[in-house]
Amino acid sequence: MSAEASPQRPAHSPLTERQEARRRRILHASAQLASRGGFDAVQMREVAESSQVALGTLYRYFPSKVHLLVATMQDQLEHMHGTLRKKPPTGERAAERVAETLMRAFRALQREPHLADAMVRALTFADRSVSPEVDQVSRQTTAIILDSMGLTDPTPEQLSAVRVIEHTWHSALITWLSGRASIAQVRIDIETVCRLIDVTDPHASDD
Amino acid sequence: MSAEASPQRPAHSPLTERQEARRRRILHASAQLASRGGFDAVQMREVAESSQVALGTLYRYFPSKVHLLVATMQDQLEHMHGTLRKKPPTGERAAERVAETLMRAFRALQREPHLADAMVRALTFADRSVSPEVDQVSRQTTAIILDSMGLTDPTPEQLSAVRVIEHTWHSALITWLSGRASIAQVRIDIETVCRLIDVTDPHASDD
DNA sequence: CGCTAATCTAGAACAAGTTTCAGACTTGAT
DNA sequence: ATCAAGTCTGAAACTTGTTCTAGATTAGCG
Repeated sequence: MSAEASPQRPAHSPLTERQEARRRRILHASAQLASRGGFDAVQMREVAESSQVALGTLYRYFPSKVHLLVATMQDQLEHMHGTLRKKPPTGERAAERVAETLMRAFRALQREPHLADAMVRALTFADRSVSPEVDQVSRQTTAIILDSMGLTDPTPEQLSAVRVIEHTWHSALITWLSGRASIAQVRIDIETVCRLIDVTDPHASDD
Repeated sequence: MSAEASPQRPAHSPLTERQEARRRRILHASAQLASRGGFDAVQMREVAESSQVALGTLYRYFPSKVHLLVATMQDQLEHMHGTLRKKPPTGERAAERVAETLMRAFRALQREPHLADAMVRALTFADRSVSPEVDQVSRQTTAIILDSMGLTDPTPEQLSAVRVIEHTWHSALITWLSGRASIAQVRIDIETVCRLIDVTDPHASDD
C-alpha cells in the first residue's frame, strides 16, 4: 500500500536517514516554490538548488517534474486527511457531510491557490508513467470521502457515486483555478454532485 | 459568440483567403500529428513544417501549443456536433439519451485515442491565458448535452446537473487516457452521473 | 502603378525540462 | 580498515516550447 517515489528501485532499499532528509528537503522546496508562483514557478533547477541537491539527484528521486508535484500532493493530502479526521463533519445526511468535507478542503486550497494550481495541474497532466502515483492520490481522496460518509463497507453503487464525486471535484477545481468558475459555482457543483449519494443511499427517505 | 484565434487582433480583420487556408493547414497538421503520438507528438516546429508556414507565423495564429490544441478540439467538436445532430439518441428518458450521446462521443474518441489525448490534456492543462477558448469548448459541450436532452429552456437545477456531467466527462476521459480506468468503468461513471438528470427532472416519475 | 503598413519567412537565440558523464563521497560487508 | 557497489555532485549537452530579428512578400489604397 505504499508506492514510494524512491531513488531507482520502487520499494527496495528503505532509504537511509540522509536520503530521507534529502527527500523531505526536496518536497519542502517544491511546495514552497509552488506556493509562490504555481506550476511554472516550480523549476527543477531551482528546486535542486533550494533543497541543496544536485539536479541529477533530484531526478533520481523524482523522475520528472510531474512526479515531483504529484508526490508533493500526496504529502499535502496526508496532512489534510489528518486535519479532517480531527474535526469530522457535522451534517446529518451523508451527502451533507461529504459536501462539508470537500468545501473545507476547498477552503484550505484557497489559502494557497498557487500551490493548488501546481498540484492539480500536475495531477491532470500526468501521463501513464505517473499512473501509480496518481492512483495513490486517488485512493487517498476516496478514503477521505468515505471517511466523511462514515462508511466502512460501501456498496458498489456508493463507490460509483464516490468516483463521480471525485471526478467533479477535480474538474471543478480546474475550472476554478483557471478562472472560469467562481468559488460560489464550485460550491454549487459540489453540492449538486453530492445529491448522488442520496440517490444511492438505501436509508435516504424511503424504506 | 465567436472567439476566433486569429492573427494579432482578436476578432478584427476577417482573414483573407490565403490566411484562412493557412489556418486550415495548421489545424490539419496539428490533428494529424496528434493522431500519431498524442500531446507530445505535436511539436511546434513539425506543425510549422507540415503546414508550410514559418514558426513565427504559427505563433501568430496560435499563441501557444495549448491554444493550438484547444482550437483543434473546437474544430473536432463542431464536426462531432454535426454528426450527432444527424442521428439523435433514441432513449426514452433524458438521462438515457445523454448517456447514449456521451458514449457515442466516447467511441469516436476511442478511434483516435492519441488525438483525444492531445486535445484533452491541452484542455485541462490550459491556464488563464486560454480561458476564452476553453470556455468556448465548454459551451459547445453544454450545447451538445442540452441538445441530446431535448431541452430548449433548462432550469437552473438542470444546468447544474449538466455542469456536473461535463466535469465527470472530462475527468473520466482523463483517467481512461492515462490508463487508470477501463472503458467499462468510464461507461459506469457516465451512467452514474446521468442519474442526476432524473433527480432534477420535474417529470421524472413523481408528479 | 507605386507606396505604406501589415504579414510572412528563415533562422538564430533563449528558457526550462531532461539526460549524461566523470569524478568525489557513502555505505555495507568482509 | 578496506574494498566494491551504489550514490551524489557539478557541469555540460540535448530537446522542445517560445521569442526575436532582419529582410522578403503581400494587401489595401490613392
